[in-house]
Amino acid sequence: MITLEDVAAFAGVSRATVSRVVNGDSKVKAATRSKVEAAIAEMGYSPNPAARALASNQSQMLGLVTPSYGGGFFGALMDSVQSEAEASGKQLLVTQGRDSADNEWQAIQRLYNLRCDGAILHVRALSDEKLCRLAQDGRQFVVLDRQISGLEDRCISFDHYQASQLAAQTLLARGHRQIACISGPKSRVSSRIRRQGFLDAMQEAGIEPVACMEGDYDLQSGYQQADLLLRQHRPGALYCCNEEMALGALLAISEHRLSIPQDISVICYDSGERAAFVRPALTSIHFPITDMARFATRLLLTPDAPRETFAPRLIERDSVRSV
Amino acid sequence: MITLEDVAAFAGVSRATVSRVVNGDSKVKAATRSKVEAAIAEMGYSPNPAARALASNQSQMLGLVTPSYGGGFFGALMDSVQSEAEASGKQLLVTQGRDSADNEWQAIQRLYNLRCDGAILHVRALSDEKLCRLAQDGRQFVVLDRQISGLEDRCISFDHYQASQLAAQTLLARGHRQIACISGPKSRVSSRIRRQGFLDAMQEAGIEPVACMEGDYDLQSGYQQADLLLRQHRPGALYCCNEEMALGALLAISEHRLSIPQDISVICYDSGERAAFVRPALTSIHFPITDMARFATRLLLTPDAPRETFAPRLIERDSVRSV
DNA sequence: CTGAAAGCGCTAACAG
DNA sequence: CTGTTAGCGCTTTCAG
Repeated sequence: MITLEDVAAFAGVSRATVSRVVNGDSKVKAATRSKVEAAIAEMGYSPNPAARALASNQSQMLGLVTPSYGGGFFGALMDSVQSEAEASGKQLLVTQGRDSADNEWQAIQRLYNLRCDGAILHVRALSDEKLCRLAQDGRQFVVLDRQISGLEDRCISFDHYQASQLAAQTLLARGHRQIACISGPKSRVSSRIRRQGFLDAMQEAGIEPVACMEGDYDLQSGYQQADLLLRQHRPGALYCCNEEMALGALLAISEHRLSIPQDISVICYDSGERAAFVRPALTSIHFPITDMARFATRLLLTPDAPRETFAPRLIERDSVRSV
Repeated sequence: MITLEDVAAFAGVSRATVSRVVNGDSKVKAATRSKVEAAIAEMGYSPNPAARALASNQSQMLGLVTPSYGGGFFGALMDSVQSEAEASGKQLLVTQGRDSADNEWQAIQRLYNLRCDGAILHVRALSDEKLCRLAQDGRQFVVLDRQISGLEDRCISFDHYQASQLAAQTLLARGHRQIACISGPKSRVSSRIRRQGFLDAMQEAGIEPVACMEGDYDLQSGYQQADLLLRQHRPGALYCCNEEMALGALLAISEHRLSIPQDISVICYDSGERAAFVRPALTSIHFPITDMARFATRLLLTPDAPRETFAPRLIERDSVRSV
């Protein structure tokens, strides 16, 4: 491996000067700079990140903690974060939180032991207190899809309650009255919030839901719960709390020989992977997780970046009819 | 941040000794060792990876280049590689090749510039020559799902031709004669191989395929091609060259009011994410990519690890009937 | 604008 | 078994 020193010797300057041009320091005469740049190109020099990290006490690495690697969701999130990070010359280190507070905590510690300069935390089991303590310890991080009092300026959140209300209201506004829902596991706060938003919107309209099933956010549970639902009831509309379950529900609906939206309308959460790509394209409430992740990364890199907000938005496609 | 030196002072030994216990060097008296370990625990010491990398010229990082982050496939692959890497105390750096030779090459270079100790390459656009050159340059790497002459000992491959033959033969053996196929894009070598395996098996049996559609390995193309297929023909069996397209095909089949396997049998590639989880569970040819990835990682870490082979295997589930 | 010099925290001979 | 001594390749004052 060729080093700074080699380049300096070749270019006939000091190591400090090479370091300056590599780091884009302005205080270098143009002639010197180009001489050095030529040497760098010629020799194919590439700085040693370890040496750089050691000397500067900055690893140029960002950490990302995500619940799991499953589902199409994760890849999109990672892509989003990584492209933003790389645009600033940072590397990304990814770990799984696996939905347990202990694991999430360990994942975070691992990241900091690795000397990440900062981290994007998509954690749901870890307590607010732990996160606050982390902040007090001077750790750089932002929290994705969560609101923590005292840490508002580091939280990128989304109003799931409102999103679910919007889903129910959309169905209601189209004249539906026989409405069912497949929610995520009640064990998770965020699932309960989505569920509640739906329930409250229904209650506000004075309509009793046909059913409110509990799924697990995966394809299989979407299928199972929809199948169960259709065996017992005959809802005119169904709200699925994520895309993957909606896909499962689609399979079940087809199997029951029902057409969308003629026999049953479907609306779902939409994180951008699939809702638009199935037929009929699914009307959905957009959950802009990739935009949120992108902004989270930006915020981590530039703490004074202008604040962005992310509101639930209805995307009308072909799976909801008016009655 | 607390350093080796701090621990040494606290424990009343030299830095070298602390280094030895941290690195599990055996030549340390038990009493000294426990004294040091106590100090480490007490102080919450964690070695600085940059300093370690600089001094030892080993980053303890492994690189992974993968075509993209889309699909359920990628998460499983990454999970597999990462858990194997972490078991050996290595960190993982992931990049996307994006199906272009230039991008793949750049991704690889980036990884080595980052001083990865080795890399797992899942690249399909990059030429064999480039890969051979990389090997000549003394780079450590293994190649996933590909066979390169001259690099046999670094390649973890899978016989896609045989896998596709097996799919066709299975259908044939069950008495099917009206058989169609949805393959991947012809622009990719590996897709063409799968396609050819199917075609050859059919020809060998003296049966003309009903059709052989070209998809794009995604949900949407699976749906579209299946829909197209069903509008024009009435196949008794369908072979989909990956899971995602099979899922799309399922949607189209349902929409055409056809039942699986009563009206149409379906067999597909199975990378382990979904085939088992839809209803009916899909009979499939298992493509053990996660096992292959795990082994690839092991091979990278232990070049003399006992060789494993990965053969296509039929998993009978509920989507193929006998006629 | 450029160079000299002092580390960053750790590993790895080499002595003892 | 343990300590001493050099660096690893880079950044960063501080002079000039």
